[in-house]
Amino acid sequence: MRNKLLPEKTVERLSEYRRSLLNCLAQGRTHIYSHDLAGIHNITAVQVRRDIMFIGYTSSQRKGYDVNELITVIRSIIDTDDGLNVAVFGLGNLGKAVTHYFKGKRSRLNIVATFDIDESKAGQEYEGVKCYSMNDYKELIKSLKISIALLTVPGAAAVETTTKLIDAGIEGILNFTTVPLIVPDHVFLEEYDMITSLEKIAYYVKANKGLKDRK
Amino acid sequence: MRNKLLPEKTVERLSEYRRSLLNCLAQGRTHIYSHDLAGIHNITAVQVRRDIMFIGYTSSQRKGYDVNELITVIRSIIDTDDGLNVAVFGLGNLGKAVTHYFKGKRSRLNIVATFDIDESKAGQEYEGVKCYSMNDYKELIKSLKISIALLTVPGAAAVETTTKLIDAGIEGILNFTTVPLIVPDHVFLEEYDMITSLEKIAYYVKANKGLKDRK
DNA sequence: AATTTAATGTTATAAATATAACAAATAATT
DNA sequence: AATTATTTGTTATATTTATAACATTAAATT
Ligand SMILES: NC(=O)c1ccc[n+]([C@@H]2O[C@H](COP(=O)([O-])OP(=O)(O)OC[C@H]3O[C@@H](n4cnc5c(N)ncnc54)[C@H](O)[C@@H]3O)[C@@H](O)[C@H]2O)c1
Ligand SMILES: NC(=O)c1ccc[n+]([C@@H]2O[C@H](COP(=O)([O-])OP(=O)(O)OC[C@H]3O[C@@H](n4cnc5c(N)ncnc54)[C@H](O)[C@@H]3O)[C@@H](O)[C@H]2O)c1
Repeated sequence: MRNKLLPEKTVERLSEYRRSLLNCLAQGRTHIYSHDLAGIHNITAVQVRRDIMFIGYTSSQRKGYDVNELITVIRSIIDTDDGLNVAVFGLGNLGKAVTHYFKGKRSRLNIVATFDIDESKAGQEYEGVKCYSMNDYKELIKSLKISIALLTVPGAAAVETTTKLIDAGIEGILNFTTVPLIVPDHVFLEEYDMITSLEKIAYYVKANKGLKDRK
Repeated sequence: MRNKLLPEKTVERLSEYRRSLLNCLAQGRTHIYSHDLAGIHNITAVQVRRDIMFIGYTSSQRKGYDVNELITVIRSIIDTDDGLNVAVFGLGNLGKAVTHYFKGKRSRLNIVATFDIDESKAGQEYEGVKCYSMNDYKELIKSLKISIALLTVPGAAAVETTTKLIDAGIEGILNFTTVPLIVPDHVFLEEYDMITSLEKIAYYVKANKGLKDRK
């Protein structure tokens, strides 16, 4: 029987926990309490313990969680043994910033290629990652075993590009464009919409201002 | 009595609806059905109707929603009359990409300034937006009435910068760094964590692969 | 004008997520 | 060795979010 998927929010937090656990490790800390981890992430200790319960890890009680062990368990959940290959589609302002950022950051999520329709970019290297022509996407996704796409093409090209990528076997997409995409069930899509995030902030800031004015 | 805040997810979707409604308007469409709007965003029609119920707008039934009217209502909810001023803190790779992108996009959320600790950047202009020295943040946040911060400083400077910004009266923060921040209740914080988003995708792609292998 | 149809608006229910309550465990203290 | 203190692990409850069910409305049709 297949083990059930973890709640989405738990997966997100596990990723966040791992980062702070790695920091702890770097500082020579061997154990950490649920309330300390909670404090770092501004959530409750119960939340932390419940997440850790989900992944089945148990501490040597009373001393807190063993930092090293917990990192290993989280790794076994999120990472794959041989890593997942990632490519950036659209090497413009954002695509470059993202490539620069990710390159050499996470060992198990490697940016192995970038793609652009602009033939003057194709063939060049950026941050040690080769930029390929969009013409060759199909063969390269296969041969380079690219399973995750960072979509940073202009909005107008978003839908068309997505269709191509899915057709070529891409399994996960992080959508930086503000165009809503529709993908089949077997493809995991994560929307990453700055405008919406910013407008949401604006709404709550406005609501807050309204409160103050009333005082 | 104060009118209750909208659910967070509804606010997000309203922002998304508005964008597609503006597209519809540009295409000369005057009315839209809930199921059409739902189709664009890959959600259910009930979800759309419920969101629109929350904001109290009612259509001329049977013809669908009046695109123009709905845009106006959403605007009245998200936007402020005189707009909210936004500033970018940390004019590096990401800060520049974001400034470039936002400049001239949304009328009611104006990027009015960028800030950097690097004195060679301060004084210059980028995308028609002036870059100021971090030394002057306090006076400028006040005088330019900046209420929202886009935080694109290096992780190591995130906490310190946040403290400064809150002290200076910032009310909303979009955190691009991967450092978890702790802010007081009156400040609205939105985390915008690419690593976590990507690792989440990796988790589900991995789970999906596992399924396939078992077949 | 009555009927049908296809849409909305709203209440009821389900699912996902977060919080609270508390028992179990174990290190430290008496 | 018994007691206390403190932290975990887990079940129970609350909140938030999404979906379903259905009554209501108004244009189109008969
Ligand atoms: N820059 C930002 O901070 C930011 C913020 C939010 C959203 N976005 C979104 O990210 C996307 C990219 O933004 P940007 O500022 O980097 O734009 P950009 O114009 O700088 O870059 C787009 C790149 O995509 C390439 N391209 C165009 N059509 C293509 C195609 N069909 N296939 C492959 N490549 C193609 C272009 O040659 C260019 O290099 C846009 O959809 C934008 O809405 C950007
Ligand atoms: N580039 C990306 O795509 C990306 C993706 C995810 C997250 N991030 C995060 O965004 C942040 C910026 O990334 P980047 O790639 O643009 O880095 P960057 O080094 O290119 O830019 C950082 C800028 O901040 C300035 N700065 C440094 N200390 C400062 C301070 N105390 N006050 C004001 N400005 C200061 C620097 O002078 C520089 O211009 C980082 O925290 C990074 O983790 C970036």
